[in-house]
Amino acid sequence: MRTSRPRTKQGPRFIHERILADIQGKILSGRWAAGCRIPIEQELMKQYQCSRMTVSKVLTRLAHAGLIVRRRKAGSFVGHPHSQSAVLDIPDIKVEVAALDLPYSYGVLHRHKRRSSREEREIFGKDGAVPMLELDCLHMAGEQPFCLEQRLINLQAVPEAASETFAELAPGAWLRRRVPWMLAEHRIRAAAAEPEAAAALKIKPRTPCLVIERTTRDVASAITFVRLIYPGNLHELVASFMPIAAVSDADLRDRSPASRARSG
Amino acid sequence: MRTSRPRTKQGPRFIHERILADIQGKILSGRWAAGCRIPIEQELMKQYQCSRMTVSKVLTRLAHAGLIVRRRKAGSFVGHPHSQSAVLDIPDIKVEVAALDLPYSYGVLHRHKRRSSREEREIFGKDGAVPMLELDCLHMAGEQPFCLEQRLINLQAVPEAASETFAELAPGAWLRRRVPWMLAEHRIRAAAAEPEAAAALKIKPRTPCLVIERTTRDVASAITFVRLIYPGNLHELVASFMPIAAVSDADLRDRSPASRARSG
DNA sequence: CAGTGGTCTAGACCACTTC
DNA sequence: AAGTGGTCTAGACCACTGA
Repeated sequence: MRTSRPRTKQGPRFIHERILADIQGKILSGRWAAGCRIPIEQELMKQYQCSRMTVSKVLTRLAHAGLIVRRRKAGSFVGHPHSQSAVLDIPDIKVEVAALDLPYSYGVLHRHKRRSSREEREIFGKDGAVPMLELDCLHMAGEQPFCLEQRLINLQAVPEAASETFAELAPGAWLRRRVPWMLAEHRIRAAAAEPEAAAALKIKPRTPCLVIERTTRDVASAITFVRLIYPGNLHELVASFMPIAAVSDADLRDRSPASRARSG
Repeated sequence: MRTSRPRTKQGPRFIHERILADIQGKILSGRWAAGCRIPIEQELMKQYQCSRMTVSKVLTRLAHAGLIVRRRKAGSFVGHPHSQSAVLDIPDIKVEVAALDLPYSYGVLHRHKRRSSREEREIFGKDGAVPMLELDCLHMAGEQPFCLEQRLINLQAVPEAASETFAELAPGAWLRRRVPWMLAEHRIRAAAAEPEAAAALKIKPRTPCLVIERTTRDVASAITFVRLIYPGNLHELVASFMPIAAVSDADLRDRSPASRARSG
């Protein structure tokens, strides 16, 4: 489905693709059960008539993906599936709304400069107070409020934000442009809408909402904290778990633009 | 050259680790901006005094992780950060409760064999009806209901489930043992507790709940569908976004079972 | 058409860990 | 002590694709 492969599904073109597909298939299908020992490199070399390097790269990769565990002198073994882990896609809100085929608009409700409070200092990991920009934004899908964004930006880390109105670009996109490749930690929960949030979102107080809190860090310090509040009936997150297919060689080769065919 | 390594230095022990750390650091810190061209393999070979294979493996890995894009004849370039994506960890419920330091218990509320309904056939992707096992389970954290599990198991795919009481092992863990490495799709949303669910969870109806729905597939067909309902105040999901550090070599080395000597 | 990456080889030595 | 994986080399040829 997600392998937009050339129509004539020709098999793996490279040895390492064939080895990867074979082993992966045997594990995923259950033919090789968890804990089962898999052939050693020498055997695979013979089986596929290739050099050790080729086999080794495949096995290393499978180990990175967690499908197998390699132990010196003992051999390589099929891994035991750990806790469910999934790759979660958190697109830009504008993109989310666009995916629903609704006109997107956005506005800043509140904009306020202040110093960090004590609890915020915990998030931002500083000893002293730091200058912060506090923003409340409302993202609209047509006439309907879609998401309330409550954001704090560390002005020490991103001083340019102080003079930015965020009239054109929402803070999330603006920041991603400035500070690419940030590390983020997400917390996702359900909560009842507080009165002010409910008023902004035009829903009844105590309506269930999906709340996503994200702390975004640079290598050095926290850059921004954001709380996204979605009315429960309007939004759901979709995540898919793909043990290794997500990074199968063939897919990687055609990872051009069109790989974002996700449904909302 | 690399044989006599001073043990005083904690840093990367291998060339490829050093190259990976260097490039990754330059990208993540923003010193190399998105779209920026990075040195070609020949330059990196000279810079690190190593063979092309070593450089190539690192760059291939960075490309797999999405940090760089490689183009023949043009070179390798720092990738543009895509939409926020995160690795979501959905542990076994027993583990979740244990993490809260609460005594875990669990019981089957309801167990019923029947054929799939029309809507379910959509999920399970069959033309005809298939035999299903319907289960309702309640997971407890101490005296408090922690999660309500509503599950359907495709008995055509897992016939053994028909005679299983799930008295000892919860269906999730039981299935993971039988059918390892399943592919899963998650949907996460906030919803008000329905009256029956609220009664089972001993919460007021309409209380906000975090609902996780998961369809788990084999290569061939859907194996199980589960809806996990957590009272909103009791649970949150944590996800972290790590461009590549998640699979840094150093981490991977420690992942063996015996390496429990680490200071957590 | 030439620069660059993509794949592969046939070795080598080392490190770890189970036997 | 020996089996196994971990890393690395110095080449090679091919396949793209951008200039």
